[in-house]
Amino acid sequence: MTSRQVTLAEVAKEAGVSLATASRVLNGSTRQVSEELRERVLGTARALGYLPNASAQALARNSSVLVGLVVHDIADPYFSSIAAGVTRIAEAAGLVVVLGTTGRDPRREVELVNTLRAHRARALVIAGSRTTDRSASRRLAEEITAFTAQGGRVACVSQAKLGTDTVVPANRSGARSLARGLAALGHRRFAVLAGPPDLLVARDRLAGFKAGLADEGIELPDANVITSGFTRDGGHAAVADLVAARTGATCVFAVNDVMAMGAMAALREHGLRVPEDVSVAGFDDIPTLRDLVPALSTVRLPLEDMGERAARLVLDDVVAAPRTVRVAGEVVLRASTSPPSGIGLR
Amino acid sequence: MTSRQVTLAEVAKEAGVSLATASRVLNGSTRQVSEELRERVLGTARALGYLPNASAQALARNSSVLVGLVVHDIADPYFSSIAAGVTRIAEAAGLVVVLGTTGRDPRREVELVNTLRAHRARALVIAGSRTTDRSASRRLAEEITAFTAQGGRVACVSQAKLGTDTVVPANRSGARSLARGLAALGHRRFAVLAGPPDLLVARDRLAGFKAGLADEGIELPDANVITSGFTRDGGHAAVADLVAARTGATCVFAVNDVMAMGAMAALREHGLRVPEDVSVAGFDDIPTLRDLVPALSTVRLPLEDMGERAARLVLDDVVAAPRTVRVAGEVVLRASTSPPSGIGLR
DNA sequence: ATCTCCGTGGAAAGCGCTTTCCAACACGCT
DNA sequence: AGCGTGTTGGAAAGCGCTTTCCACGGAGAT
Repeated sequence: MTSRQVTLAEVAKEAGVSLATASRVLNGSTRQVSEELRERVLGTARALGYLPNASAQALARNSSVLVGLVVHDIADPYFSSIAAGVTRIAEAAGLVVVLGTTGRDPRREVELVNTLRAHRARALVIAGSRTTDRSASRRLAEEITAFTAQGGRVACVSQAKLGTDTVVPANRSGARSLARGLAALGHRRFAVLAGPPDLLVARDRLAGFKAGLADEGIELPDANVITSGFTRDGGHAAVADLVAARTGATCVFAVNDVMAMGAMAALREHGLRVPEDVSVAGFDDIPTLRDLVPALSTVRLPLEDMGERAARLVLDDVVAAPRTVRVAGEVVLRASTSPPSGIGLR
Repeated sequence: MTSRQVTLAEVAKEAGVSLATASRVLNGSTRQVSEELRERVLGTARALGYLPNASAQALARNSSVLVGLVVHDIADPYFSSIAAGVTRIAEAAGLVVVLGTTGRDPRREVELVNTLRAHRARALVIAGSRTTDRSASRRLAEEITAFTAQGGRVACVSQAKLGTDTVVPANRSGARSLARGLAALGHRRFAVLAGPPDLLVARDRLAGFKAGLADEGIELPDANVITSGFTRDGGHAAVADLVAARTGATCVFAVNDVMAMGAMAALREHGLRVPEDVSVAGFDDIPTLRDLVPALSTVRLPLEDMGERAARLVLDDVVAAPRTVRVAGEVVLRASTSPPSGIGLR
């Protein structure tokens, strides 16, 4: 069953040239080879069905064609959009994408970087927010240092906390603008589905939102801030707490879209209409949003583009200092938000 | 900057043992090594920060730890769900997933299998429907043969046309049951957004749907079958044709969910209400569906599970004949379908 | 006391490729 | 004719690891 593979040596022998010449012809070398030999080698390679052994090449060159992509959950539209951007650029550059998923486990994150390091991956894109866990951060930073010391390039999509090139979305200012936009609609009592307290992206968005409210002279009582998972189900579950809290809020901000979607479903189940009874807004503008009814107000982030940018950072020539690419967020008010009805979450 | 990596030889020397012994200790060998030496090797490996070079291992062992995953578009929820299943199983087995995207280009598909072959990937999951293009099919089949001849295992998710292990969803019978369910609601005039004519999955679903209608003595005029892209935008665009065709249909079946979502949006834009004016159903039950309003009726496929199964097929012990795992589809009627209003698509 | 058998360590031969280094040769000069 | 110069081909030394094969020594059997 398992048939032996054609090797370069066989091609060389068959073509009557040396191993060196065959290698030079078949794999991009700067060295000149006469037209005659070149043709002969190319011909027999094709005839024999020669396929270079990527492991052998990686070993000899001490560098592979692999690009790592680390995400928390590839089924989450946020990450799959970023992944689409990263793969597009990487594949266009002739590279091969290795996908690793962490399930939000920081140890797994470290493990993945380690694996990529073992494979001599040439570059690495890490998507997903940092947390407040200092020791996890430190371990990851160590692993990243080792990776770059090997000659690998690393870029992150999130917060620039790891000393790498980073694409950072405008979480704070985006949320701040959103808050102002919502206040402009007439809302005065807000609640926030804030996600997990240790997730920096969640904290930043909450902080930005608070700042935006403060700009308008509105306060956000702590009781109106509900923590939960950073997922659709987290948003769904948080609504029970939210309703129980009797905040009187007329507008709910969920720190990301999938949470907002879960929240909208839960609100409906509680017999509350969006936006008539309560307005809802999210953050990210994941692609599936445009088919929601009512369409969800949010802060648009160019997710695929962010993936592309991260990939480009990592494929560029090496530069001295870590670069930070800031990506603006655009407030998009859609049907899920309207002027307050006066009812709210009693 | 680029620091040299610690090699096995250095560990061996430092620990005062032979290369062979160090290798045996550090990388799962069946050979016994005395407790004393084992400890010594393990200790110095840790002290030196030894990390095996995966390329070297792959070369020496003539087999890697890579598993290929080929999808059309990772941002499509259908594929990202399958991808989540595949990665879960592969990573649990200690393997590394290589993600390749084709953008529905058959040449790219072949190219990707070729690349994976060059990397001596141990297994390969190809997701995505086959088409009626015989020559593309043949080239892919050749590449797959070469891959398996090398000792690699391949599984597909779609139609069992490639002589590989395959996870095949019940496209025909699912669509047939759906048609009957819709007829049971009272519908008699249907239209189908049929996707591209050369996509087997689209054809199968259309055929199944027709068969189900025939069971109920209902005919589907060719004029009521609209072809378009297999995407959200394809579904959206098809609605213009659909409306122009003045089919009088009271129920529209889109051969997949993303098309149905696009269609629902387009219908709304045409001032048509779902389901009051026209019922809509899809196929797949992608995760985002549950947050649509009205919730979309569909045929549920266990997408992540299908990915898991494909991964398991490919990681199992080798068996003689190609296996086919059939996955049933479950008709789920939700709010997007209701008894016909009598109006329909005039 | 001798022989066999087994458990354990090491030497060395690859795995398939890249790349350095050298040799050979053809030029164009002086 | 003699000499650099530039171009092209090949020999061979790795890249870091696995694994075969052999050697050695002690344990048990005779």
